[in-house]
Amino acid sequence: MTVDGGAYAEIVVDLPVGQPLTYRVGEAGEEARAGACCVVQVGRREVMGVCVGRSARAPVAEERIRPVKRWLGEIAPLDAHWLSFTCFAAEYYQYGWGQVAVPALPPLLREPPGPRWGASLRRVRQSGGTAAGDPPAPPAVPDANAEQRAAVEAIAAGDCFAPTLLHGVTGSGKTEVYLAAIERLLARDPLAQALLLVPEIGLTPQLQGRLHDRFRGQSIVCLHSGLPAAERSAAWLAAHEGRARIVLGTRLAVFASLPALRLLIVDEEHDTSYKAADGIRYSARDLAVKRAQMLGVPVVLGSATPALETWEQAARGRYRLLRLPRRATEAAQPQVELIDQRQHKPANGLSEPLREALEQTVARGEQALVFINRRGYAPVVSCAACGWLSACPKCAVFAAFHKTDGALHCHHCGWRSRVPRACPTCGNQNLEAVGQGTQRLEETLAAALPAARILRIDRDSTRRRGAADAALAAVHAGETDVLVGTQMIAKGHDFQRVSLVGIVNADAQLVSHDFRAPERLFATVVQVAGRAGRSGLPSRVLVQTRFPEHPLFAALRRFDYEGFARSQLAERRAAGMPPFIPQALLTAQARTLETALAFLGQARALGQTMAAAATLYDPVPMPLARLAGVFRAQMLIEAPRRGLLQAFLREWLQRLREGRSPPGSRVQWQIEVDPQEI
DNA sequence: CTGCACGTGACG
DNA sequence: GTCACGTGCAGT
Repeated sequence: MTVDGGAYAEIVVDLPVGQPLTYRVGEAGEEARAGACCVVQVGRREVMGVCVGRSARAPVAEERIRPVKRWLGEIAPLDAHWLSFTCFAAEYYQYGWGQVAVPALPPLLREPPGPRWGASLRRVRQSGGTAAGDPPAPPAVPDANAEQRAAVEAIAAGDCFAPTLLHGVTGSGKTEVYLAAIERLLARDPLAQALLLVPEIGLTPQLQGRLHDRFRGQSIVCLHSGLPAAERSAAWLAAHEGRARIVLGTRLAVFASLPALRLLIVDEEHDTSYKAADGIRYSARDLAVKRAQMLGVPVVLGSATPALETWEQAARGRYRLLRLPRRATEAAQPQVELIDQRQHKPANGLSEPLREALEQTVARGEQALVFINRRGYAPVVSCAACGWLSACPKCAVFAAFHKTDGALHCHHCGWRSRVPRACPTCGNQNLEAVGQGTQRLEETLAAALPAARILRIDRDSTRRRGAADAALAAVHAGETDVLVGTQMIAKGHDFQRVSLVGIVNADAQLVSHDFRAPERLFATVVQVAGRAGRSGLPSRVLVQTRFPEHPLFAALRRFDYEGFARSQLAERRAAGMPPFIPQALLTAQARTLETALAFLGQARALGQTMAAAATLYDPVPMPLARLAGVFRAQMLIEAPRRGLLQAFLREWLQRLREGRSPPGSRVQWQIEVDPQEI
């Protein structure tokens, strides 16, 4: 296919067409290089395409072949590495090459070409990066401890593929290691580029500030989906043209065109945000490692609680393990204590030992943080007479009660409705809110600690633009004594005066159907605990639980991630689960559960006729079996080795796409390689 | 016989 | 994905 100078160009487009489409190249044809961007007509639409090669022969009748409409000469061609990397990602995740490559291009360049096309391109070029600035000062790591310095040495020494797991406790200064490693790189090669991936850009204003302070005069760009199209396009171009030295971005940035990429860093590599939940279900962390391997450059995965997949790679010696076992400042790790809920019955979510500890903390003029992983006032409303429970009419979940607007909310599809005055089934007027959410806990805390200033931070309280920043500023300014909130308060924030952390509802994740739930609980608790005692105050973490004897808590009390990882991995190995076996998940959506299950049953039968090494399990309803009116089912696929799984999926999915479903039973389906939630 | 809804398959 | 086209049914 890639015959140089052939009369035809192979073009990939963002359509599920399976293979590149062939177009005619003009007389001279020197623009039609692999990697060149172009506009082509498909059917009667004009779409953006990327040339992936030339060929001398047309795969279909000559008269059906159209000429390339226009070559976008103003964008330099994407390099060979980028093409093979996006091709790898597409094959690995069983997706179209063009459906990976084209959406990776910046939004303004993907706009349907029209009068505004040229204008917006010009607009894009105005902002963005500058050329390489002065090389940074000699890489002094002023306040680094011995472990940090050793880690920087180890990372910066390599200019070959060297995957490194940086296992550093919260507050151990992983960021300093990243920055020093980048600094070393740019000192050695002022035209090099570094890619720094973070789970969510919104949580990193501090990191952005540090980057700008540290790399003055160097071009740093951010890439994430929240940017306005013009800014994102400008940042993309700065990276693509080699003007940006450092790209800070979320998972989508792993697909950025970076012609001089020499170092990749994935911060908080265990974070589930790196896994895309729709479209191509890629893992940006896994792809970053692959990209580093293809380029032969170092990659650093940093975490206090690495994903067990990553830990196993380090244990096998495939990744080098660097430890930062101490907090960078004098601060000690907080003391983790368990509150046995069977002994200390919580009242409206709050047990007496936790209440006392909060009271003492506030009295000392220190701050506390109470973590509960549930929005709203209560997860469900119940009828005391007949047992009716509030449910979303379109999803298979309870509808949560929000006191702020007196309504029932579905947290999955967004459905809302006023709370009925009386029970819809029996007419009883005595309806009660059951269980705790952030709003109720805020109320409980206010009643239990009348002297304390309470602030709630969750998606509802921070919906207004700037509200989150204002709330965080209030905490930093000491205008708040007790902060109550969801996951939002767990990540990244550096609260200096927090000396107590309460975890109210840990058990929800302890009794989950998902085999990764313990791993996530451990990571969450360590992360929340990491908010405490940052400035050296002696600090405590109190966990309310009905299962204080659970081994997870024993490891957690010692902050013994390694022991926890060993025991979890031993269980996974014994049970034949990831990372010891590769998996894929076929999911189906239909108007009825029976239709979705029947489709999966047929797919399974088809797969089983193929006499492959793959195991196809029984189709089952998904944990959230109905979402926004659509029924969902899933089927797990395993194979002894990754190569066998890949080969099976390729063949099986191709046949599945060819097959037709019975009339009137439309089924949507998708495959997910390395599923994270089962 | 015409108009519309829906399902199907090609798109180079 | 999007569009053109074919089928089948209801309406005139």
